Amino acid sequence: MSSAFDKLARPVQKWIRQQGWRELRDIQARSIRTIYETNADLIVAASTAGGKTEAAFFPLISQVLDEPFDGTGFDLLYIGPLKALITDQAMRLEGICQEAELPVVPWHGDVSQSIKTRALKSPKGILLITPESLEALFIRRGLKIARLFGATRAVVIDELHTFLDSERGVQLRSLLTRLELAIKRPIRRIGLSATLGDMDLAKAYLRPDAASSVQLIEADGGEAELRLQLRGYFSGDEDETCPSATDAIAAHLFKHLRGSDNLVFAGARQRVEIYADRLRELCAREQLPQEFYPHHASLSREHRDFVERRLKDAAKPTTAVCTSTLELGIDIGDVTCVAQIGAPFSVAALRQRLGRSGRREGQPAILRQYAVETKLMAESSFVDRLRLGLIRSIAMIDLLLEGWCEPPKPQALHLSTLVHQILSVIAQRGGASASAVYNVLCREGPFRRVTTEVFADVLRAIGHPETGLIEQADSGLLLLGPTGEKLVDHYSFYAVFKTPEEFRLVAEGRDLGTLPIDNVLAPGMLLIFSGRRWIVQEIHDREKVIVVKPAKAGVPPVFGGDAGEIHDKVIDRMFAVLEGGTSPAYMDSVSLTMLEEARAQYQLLGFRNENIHSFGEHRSIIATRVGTVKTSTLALALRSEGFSVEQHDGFLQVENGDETPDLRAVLGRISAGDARDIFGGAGNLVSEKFHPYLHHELLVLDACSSKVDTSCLGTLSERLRS
DNA sequence: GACCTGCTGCGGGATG
Repeated sequence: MSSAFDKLARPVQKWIRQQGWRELRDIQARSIRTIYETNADLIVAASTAGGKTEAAFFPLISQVLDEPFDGTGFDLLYIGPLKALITDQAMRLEGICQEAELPVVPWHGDVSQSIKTRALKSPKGILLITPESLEALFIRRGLKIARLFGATRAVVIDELHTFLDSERGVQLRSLLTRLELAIKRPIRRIGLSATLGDMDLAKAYLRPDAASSVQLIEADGGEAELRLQLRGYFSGDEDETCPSATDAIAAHLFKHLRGSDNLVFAGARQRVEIYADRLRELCAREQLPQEFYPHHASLSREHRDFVERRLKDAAKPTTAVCTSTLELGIDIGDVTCVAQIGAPFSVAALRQRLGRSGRREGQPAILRQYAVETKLMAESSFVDRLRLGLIRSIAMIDLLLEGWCEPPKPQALHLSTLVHQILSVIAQRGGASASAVYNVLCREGPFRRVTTEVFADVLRAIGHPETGLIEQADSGLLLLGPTGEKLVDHYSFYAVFKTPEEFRLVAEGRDLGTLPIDNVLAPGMLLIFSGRRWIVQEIHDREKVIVVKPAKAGVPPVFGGDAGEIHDKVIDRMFAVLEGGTSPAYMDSVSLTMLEEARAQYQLLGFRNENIHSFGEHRSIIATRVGTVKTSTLALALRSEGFSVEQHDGFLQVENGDETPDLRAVLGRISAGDARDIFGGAGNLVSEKFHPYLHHELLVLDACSSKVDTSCLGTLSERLRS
C-alpha cells in the first residue's frame, strides 16, 4: 500500500485490510495527504460510489484517534440532506469506527429520543445530522452548543451541490458560521459532491472568506462511455389504429427496459402515475410479473421503501418511474438505463440522473430521451410550431456533453431565510442586540448582500406590532414577540422551506400517500394513485383524510407546481439549434423530422432576422433569446403597460386590446428607462416561508435579487425593438 | 411550466 495508507491510524488500516482492498483509490490517497499536510478546507468531487465518504473519513477518523483535540464534544460532524442518507452513511461508518471504538451517532427526526439523550450526555465520536436537526439544537440547547462542539475538528457536507444557492443551503452556512463563533475557532469544512458545475463558485460557497485556499480533489477521467438516443413521438392523432404518444412510449419502455434495473424520469408526479399505470397494464396483459413501480414524494414512505429495496435487490429486475426523488441520495446500485420523458428543467439535474447509470466497470451509461410533440395543424400555436420541448432537450443534451451545468446564483438576498435566522439567533441566546445579530448573520454569516439599511428595515417589519415576531426591551435587547415565541416553539419552525397543505389517502386502514388539498374529489370519483386504481369512498375535511378502495378504472390526480427556471445559456443554445443546419447523430427519424419542421417554421416566422413577429394588430411573438429571469422581467414590464403576456422558453406571446399602445413604442419607452413600476400590479411576491412577515418594498428587493432582473430591461428592450 | 428536502418535548399508558 501507499505512503498515504501509512499515515492512517492502526484501526483504520486494519479495517481497510479486512475489506480485502489492495490499494486506496486515487482521490482517497490525495485526500489523506491533503488532510494530514494542511489545515485547508476541501472539496472532494467524484461520481456516486466513487469512495468520497471514505476519502474524507479515513484521515479524519485517524486524526481523531492519534491526535485528539482538547475540549468536549463530538469529534466530527457530518451534514446530510436526507434522513435516508444519514442512516445509510451511519451504517457504513459504523463498520470503520467499531474497530476504533468511536461512537457513530445518527441524528434526525426518526432517530429515537434515547439515542439523542445519551449522545447529549456524553457527546463524542461522529455526529451525522440534517440542517433542520442542527437548527433545533441551536434553538433548544443554544447555551450548550460550545460544549457539544468544543472538540469538533471537521465538518463533512455530503451532496454539497444541494446546499449551494437554496434557502436550505443558506441556512446551513449560517449555522456553520454560528457554530464557529460559538467555539471561537474555525472548523475545517469538507464538501462532497458528484455534480458541481463551477468549482470556483462551490469553493466560495464552502468558505466565503477564503475561497482560493479551498483545496480541490477531483476524480480524473474514468467517465463511462455514454450511449444516447433521442426519440420523437407525435401526439394528437389518437384513433382506433394508432396508439397515443403515451401508449407508444410505454410500449417502447416495456420492450427495452423489462428484465433489468432502470430509472424513468417522467418529469411530473401525474405523469409518473400515468406511465406506471400503463406499464403495469402491459405486464398484466402479457401475464408477466410486475416490475414497474411509481416513486414520488407524495407516495407513502412504506411504498417508497419497497421500491428502493427492489432496486437494490439484484435478483428482481425493477424499473422505477419517478420524479427527482431518485435523483440523489441513497445508494440504489447501478441501473442499466436512465430514461427521461419530456425535456428536463436543468442540465445539472440531467447530469445527476445520468450518474445513476454506467457505474460498473465496462458498462456504458445509457440515456433514452423521449420527446412528445403535437402534429402541426393550421391553428397550431408557435410553441408547437417551434417544437420548444424537443429543442430544449437537444440543447440540454449538447450542454451535458460539453460538461457544462448551471452555476449557483450568489447575488440573492434570501430575506425569508434571514427572518428565520434572526429569530433563531434571538432564541439561541435568549435575546440579542441588533448589532450582534447583524454581525453574526450579515458580516460573518452568509447574508453579506444585506446592507445595514435593509437589515434595519427587516427588523422594523418583523418588529411591527401587527407582525409581532420580535420586540425590543428597554435595554435595547431584541426579544421574541408573542407571534415569534409561538412560531419558534413549534417543531415546524426548523425547516426554512415551505410545504403545501395535503390530504392523507387511506385504503384499508393503510396510508397510500398524500394529495394536494386543491384536488377536487367527491365520493364515487375514480383515481389512479401509487400505480393502482381506486374509487373515493369518504372524505374527512377536518382530519384531511380521503378513504379509497380498489377500482377497475381511474383518473390521474393533479399535483400543481411552480414555474421552472431555465438558464440563459440553455436558451442561447436552443436558438443556436433552431438556426443551425446540422443534426445530432443521436436523434431518431421522427425527431429529425420534428427538428426540420421547427427550423422551417423558425425561418417562416422570420426570427432569423427579426425579434418580433406580429399576427394582425393584436398579437405578437417576441423572441427574447434569454432565460427565465430576464424574460419574466420583460413580461412584468409589459403587463404593467396593459398587455396580456404568456411566457415560453426564450419567447413571449403578447396580446393587446384596442386601447393598448404600440408594442415597439412601449419597448422604446422601457429602454429609455421610462418604465412604470413593474411591481405595481404586483404578481404574487410571497413565495418563501417567511415572506408573509415582510412588506411590499422588501419583497420587491428580494425578488430583484433572484427571480427578476430589472438591470437587464434597458438593453433587452432596446435590442428587441430594433 | 416541476420537483425535492425536514421536525421537539412532553404526557399518558403499557411493559419488565
